[in-house]
Amino acid sequence: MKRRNTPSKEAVLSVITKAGKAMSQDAIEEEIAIDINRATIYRVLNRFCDDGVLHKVMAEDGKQYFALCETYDTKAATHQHFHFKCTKCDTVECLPNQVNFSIPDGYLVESVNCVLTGVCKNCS
Amino acid sequence: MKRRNTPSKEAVLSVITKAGKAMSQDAIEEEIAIDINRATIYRVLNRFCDDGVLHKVMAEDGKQYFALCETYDTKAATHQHFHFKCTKCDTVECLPNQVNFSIPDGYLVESVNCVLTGVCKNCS
DNA sequence: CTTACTAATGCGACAAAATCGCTTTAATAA
DNA sequence: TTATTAAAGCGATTTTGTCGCATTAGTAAG
Repeated sequence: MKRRNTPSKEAVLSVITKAGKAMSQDAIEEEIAIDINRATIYRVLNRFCDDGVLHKVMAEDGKQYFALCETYDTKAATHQHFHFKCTKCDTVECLPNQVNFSIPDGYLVESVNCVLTGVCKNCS
Repeated sequence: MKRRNTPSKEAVLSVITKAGKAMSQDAIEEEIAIDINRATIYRVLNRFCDDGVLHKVMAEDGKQYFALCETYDTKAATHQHFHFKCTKCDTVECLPNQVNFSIPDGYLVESVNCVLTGVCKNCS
């Protein structure tokens, strides 16, 4: 199932890249130049996640945010860095800090979802 | 607005206490002895959170899980410990590990939501 | 340049989680 | 016993995300 290049893919990736932060579907739909169906945006985003281009963050508001995978992501199997969500501007950004943890024997960690919520530099 | 003691409150707290882990609304509704409306369960849970009896965890599945606040929670202002969600048994448990992080100047952290997802000891 | 294949899109319906408004019930104190 | 009002019940609603299916369009082969 080889991927095809479509205007939708390019537009979504362009918006996220320009924003330089993690975005939710509705934020992307607001910013995007062309008209794309909601389901399509989700499918594009999830495909990018499957391909390792984006990663998904579940914030405290129960919404999925999608962010570009950086070098330090793709090198590791997982995206074990912190995220910060601002309650004022609703921005979600990736922090450079890696998440360090240790768990009891017998546990297998498959993914890490760490979000700090508060007020960001711009809004404080 | 003084709190009143009601069967709903007692039943919800009893279920969570017996379970010894974080529970979602639907899991509570399944386990609970008496019949309680869904909206009521949510209101009871959120009231407990306001009162510092429970704390809320947003898991990767987009569902809220509610867990008892332990001693190390109430002492600190926030609940900065890790949680583990098992993909097999859907159990969410509090881990003793504290979350250690540092953020750039100008950022104000109000809450921490860290969930590790994978397979727990019982299921592996 | 055509044609065939099928990935990707649009659209509507659907599902699940959580909240809200409003009426009724019942816990608490006077 | 009565008055007050927090809490509960109930249905509707909102939001987020997914699914099925018909249609469109990207890609490669001829």
